[in-house]
Amino acid sequence: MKNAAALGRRQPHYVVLAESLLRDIESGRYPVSSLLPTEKELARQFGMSRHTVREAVRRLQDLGLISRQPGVGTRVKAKTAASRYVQSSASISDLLQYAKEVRLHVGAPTEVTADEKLAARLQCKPGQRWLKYVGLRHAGDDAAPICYTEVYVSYEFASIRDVISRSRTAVYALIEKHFDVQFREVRQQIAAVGIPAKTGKLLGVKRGSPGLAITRHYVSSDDRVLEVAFSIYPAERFSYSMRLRLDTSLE
Amino acid sequence: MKNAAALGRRQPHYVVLAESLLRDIESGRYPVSSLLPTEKELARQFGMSRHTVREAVRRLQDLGLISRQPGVGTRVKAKTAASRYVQSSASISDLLQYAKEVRLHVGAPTEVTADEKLAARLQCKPGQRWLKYVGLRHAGDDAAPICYTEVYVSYEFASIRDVISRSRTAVYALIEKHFDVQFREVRQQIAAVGIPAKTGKLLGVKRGSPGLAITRHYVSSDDRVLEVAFSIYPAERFSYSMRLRLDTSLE
DNA sequence: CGCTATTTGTGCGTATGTATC
DNA sequence: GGATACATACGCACAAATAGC
Repeated sequence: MKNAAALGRRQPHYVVLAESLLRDIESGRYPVSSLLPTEKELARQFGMSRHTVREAVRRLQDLGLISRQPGVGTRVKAKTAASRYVQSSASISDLLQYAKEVRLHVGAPTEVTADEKLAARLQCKPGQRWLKYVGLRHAGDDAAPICYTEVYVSYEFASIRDVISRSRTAVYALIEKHFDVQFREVRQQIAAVGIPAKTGKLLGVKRGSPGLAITRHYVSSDDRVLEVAFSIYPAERFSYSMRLRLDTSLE
Repeated sequence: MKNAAALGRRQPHYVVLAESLLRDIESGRYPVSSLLPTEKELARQFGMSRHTVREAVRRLQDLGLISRQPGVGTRVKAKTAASRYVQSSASISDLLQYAKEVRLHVGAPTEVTADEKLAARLQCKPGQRWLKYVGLRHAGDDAAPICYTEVYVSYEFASIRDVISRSRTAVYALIEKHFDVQFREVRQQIAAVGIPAKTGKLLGVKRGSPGLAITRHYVSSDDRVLEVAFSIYPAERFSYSMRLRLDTSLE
């Protein structure tokens, strides 16, 4: 039996396979940190050449959903298909410059261990330990905070907990400075949300009012998520601007 | 028979070629907007198979330096990857083949002249004339639209109005193709909004529910805004994400 | 320790499809 | 229609990394 979608829309085989794998990862059939079937096995199951399988797997890799290792296999890194329908390029400078102009007030960190749900949000394994900072950002002398922020720092960096509380530097820069790690990429996700009651109280806005939720995953060279920052901005206090060098696709 | 360069640095052939092309692009041997040699020709020159050439060219594409078009060739888009962090390779848009899978239904365009308020939103002078398209985007066979879209096209391109209604290609690409203009950059703004009643009705969501508003200004080489796209996505149907990569190497 | 089996990485040859001119 | 150029897809082979014996 053929795949109806593929026939109807004449999709390339690798797209058919990639979407199938995507569904299976999202549905939990291939849980995070498990191995996908080998390329050879997938080729057999789907009646494709290994070449085509690799093209499909490459797509998932580009999405940051999997990582591959010779001699080991293809491991599921995250189950969330981060981006839907839009791609873009942007310079990170805008993204980082902003951090300098605002004051982040954080309290003392708490130590948390990721359960299933948190692990999914942080794209880590359940059981991993984190330092969690909660704080509010203010711009200039405004009384009203710009945003509510949660920062999760991998517990292996626990020794800089005091530095973080005092410093005005971005957390990721502190980590790079004090430890021998380099971040290879930042994954950023932007979504609209109805602001939860508890957060709304801190921000001084009503429950359910629209807000911008920005999640950033800081990924090290060895593909581990070492820091996650999660922020909620009330709609009227923030918008995210960027300049894009024009690229393929999209209007 | 191994390639000497590859052996010496233990680098794959496609890295050797990618670096060579990179140097030639940066040196101006292949100027921006010119065409690279065809895959076949590169394969001949470097004594590689077309597969290997494509692997090399893919790297440059991932860096945003070139764009490819069947029947035309591989065009140089930029001399350097400007930022330390660059756009990662494909995103899910490729996987889902956004342009083909997302259907944009637009009605007939209306002709509008910008008053003060609209001029501010479009970043143009009051009195400028525009073609305004209003439409909804659908994904796959879903009944519920993904987003509401307004596209404003500068009136000087009015002659492609029919093409836009029929085509599935991005509007900016149509403009570049049919006229002698090139877009230099896109300014994009993302904000959270409470969805207005009228828009909510079209999208099937309640008034005031959270949504993502994305505004794009398409700026030509001579700094004029020639197209503006304004979209509203219900919060639960969309999130915008991007990957910023530090590693600009070709390996 | 070396050996082997497994799995992904690299590379080649070939053929056909599709978009463009 | 024909020619050109990239896109998709099959096959094969060997290299490099890893895990287990």
